[in-house]
Amino acid sequence: MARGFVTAEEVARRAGVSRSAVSRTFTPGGSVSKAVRKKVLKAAQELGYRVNRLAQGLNNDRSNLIGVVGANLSSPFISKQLDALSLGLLRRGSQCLLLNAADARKDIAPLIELLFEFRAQAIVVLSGEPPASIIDECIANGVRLVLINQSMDRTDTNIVLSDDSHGADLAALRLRAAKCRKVAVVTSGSQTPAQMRRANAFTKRMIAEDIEVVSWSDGPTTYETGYRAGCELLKDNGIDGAFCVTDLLALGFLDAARLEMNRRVPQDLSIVGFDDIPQASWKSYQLTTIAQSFEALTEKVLAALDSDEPEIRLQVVPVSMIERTTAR
Amino acid sequence: MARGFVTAEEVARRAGVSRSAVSRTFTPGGSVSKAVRKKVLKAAQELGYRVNRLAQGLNNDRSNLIGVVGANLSSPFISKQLDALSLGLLRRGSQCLLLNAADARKDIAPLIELLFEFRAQAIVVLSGEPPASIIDECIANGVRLVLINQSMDRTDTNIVLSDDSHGADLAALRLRAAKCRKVAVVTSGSQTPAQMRRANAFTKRMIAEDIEVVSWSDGPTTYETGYRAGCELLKDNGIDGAFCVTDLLALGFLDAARLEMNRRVPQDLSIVGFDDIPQASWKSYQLTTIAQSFEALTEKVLAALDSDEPEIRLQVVPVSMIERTTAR
DNA sequence: GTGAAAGCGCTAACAT
DNA sequence: ATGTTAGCGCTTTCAC
Repeated sequence: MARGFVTAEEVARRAGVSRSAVSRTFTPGGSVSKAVRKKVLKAAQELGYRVNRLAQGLNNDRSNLIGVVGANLSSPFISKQLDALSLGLLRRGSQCLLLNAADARKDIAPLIELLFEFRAQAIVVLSGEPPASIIDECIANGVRLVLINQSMDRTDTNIVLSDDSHGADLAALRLRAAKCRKVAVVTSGSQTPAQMRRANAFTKRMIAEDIEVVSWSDGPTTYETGYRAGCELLKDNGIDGAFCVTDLLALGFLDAARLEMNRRVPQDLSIVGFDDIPQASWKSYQLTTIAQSFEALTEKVLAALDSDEPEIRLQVVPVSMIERTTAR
Repeated sequence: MARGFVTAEEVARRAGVSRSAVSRTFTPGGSVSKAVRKKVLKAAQELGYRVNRLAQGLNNDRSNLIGVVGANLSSPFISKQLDALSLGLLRRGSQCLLLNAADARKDIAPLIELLFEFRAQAIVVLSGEPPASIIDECIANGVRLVLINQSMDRTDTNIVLSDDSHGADLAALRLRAAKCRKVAVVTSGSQTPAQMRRANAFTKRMIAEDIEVVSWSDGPTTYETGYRAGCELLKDNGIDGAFCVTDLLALGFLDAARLEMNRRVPQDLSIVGFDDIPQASWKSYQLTTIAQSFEALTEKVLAALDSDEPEIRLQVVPVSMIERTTAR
């Protein structure tokens, strides 16, 4: 094991300059003469020198690392989110320290603590709710914390979320327009804040409209859960509409409706989803859904990281109705 | 900005011990008396002390960071892979520095260089081929490099891949069993090594079996590309079988066949995919495909990272045929 | 078992 | 513009 990257010291010796000259050469604003810079670059090149960012960060207390924690990284929605975020972070010049929480409910606190140890500059949470103590620690240590699509309760941290209530409202209105008289609202058993907001807003609106709603909630947020929901709920022949708070659920529900429960969609049954994951536009589904904008969400997150002084607190991103074919 | 985590120094002062005592307390094998350890822990707790891993890593030249670079992070296959990998890494006690390559062909070299600067212990490449110079640099600096599903050419680095040729062979045999007489093999225009291996092995076998094969190749590796392939290829009424080297392509192809080109699958046309992404098992598709094992792949990657002495070079993971409903 | 001291690779005053 | 010096927070000999 030839452990050992070349150090600035060695480069300096080879170039016949001081080691600060080397440092300056590799520092954006460093004042070095062209001649020296050239010599240094040459020596560095020959030796295969790489700045040591760990040492660099140790000095000026900035690791350049942005911690990202999330669960369920392979779900269509989260992976889209992560894709956009990691790209944006890189473009912004910071790196992404990714911590995968096996279980969003439990694992997230220790992961954030780990991020503290790496002196992450900021922390972005894709799923799960950090306990208050963690949030306090972030504040105490100047680590900016951004929560995506989580609860809106805490006012002392940055929150970026889609306009779930409005989206749910759009869904409700759409189902009313489809003349539904008894609708199901299906959520997973994980009861995430976003799902709750959607389900609650939807239900509230439906009740106001005097439309009967039956709630279903169980299992993980997966296609299979949606499928099961469809099989169970559609035994009831009265249900003629469904709002699935997540596209994954909606797609499963849709398949169950058509393939298992012999419903024609949208003739017998109207379905509206939420998220607009890529699969929602696939020809076999053509799901009518409420779109979250990954780009806008990411942009707001980056904004929250960049803004230095007036801490941005709550940013809500607009959603939009994507009309496809599953609602009459 | 109250920048500033508590340092070991401060903890030491508060606990009334030396700072080495603090260090030892937080070092797995450190020899400290119970009494001191307790005092230190108490002080650390009260002050909210967090070990600084950057400083720690600076010392013993191990950052504990594993670099992961990949493109297309939101594609079903890659995201599954990343999910499993990041989880495995975490369990193994190392963290995952994720770099998202916007373009797998070009961006990957600079990203790996960035990883060098962070003194990543090892680097896992999910997509893209690092140039030889980078591989040499890894070797020179003792950074273990693992490539997943890339080319098999280089013998001086760790390569983990699925048995593409065998998988393609299974697909070919399956299509022969379906009595196909003219088959299409569809790949994306990105010509990744894995796709090439699959297409080549398939074609070779089909020729040996005296079955006509027509190749199609274009665009990015997406559902839409598969759909387009279907629309274009199925103008030819003679085609009665298709091997899509990726499930995403296969799903698009399947939709085009049924929904646009009026083919009954599998009666008129048999389709086999590759990867076994989650969507392949969705009720609307039920795609017959060749499964890669994410778990096995990940396990091999971790093994390649862990094995210290005899460098593991090439590990090929078996694939298996998943019989569903799209092949006669 | 414990403290003192040296040093990891770097940057940032501070001189010159 | 350049070199010298002093840390950044930690671990690790080395004495005791």
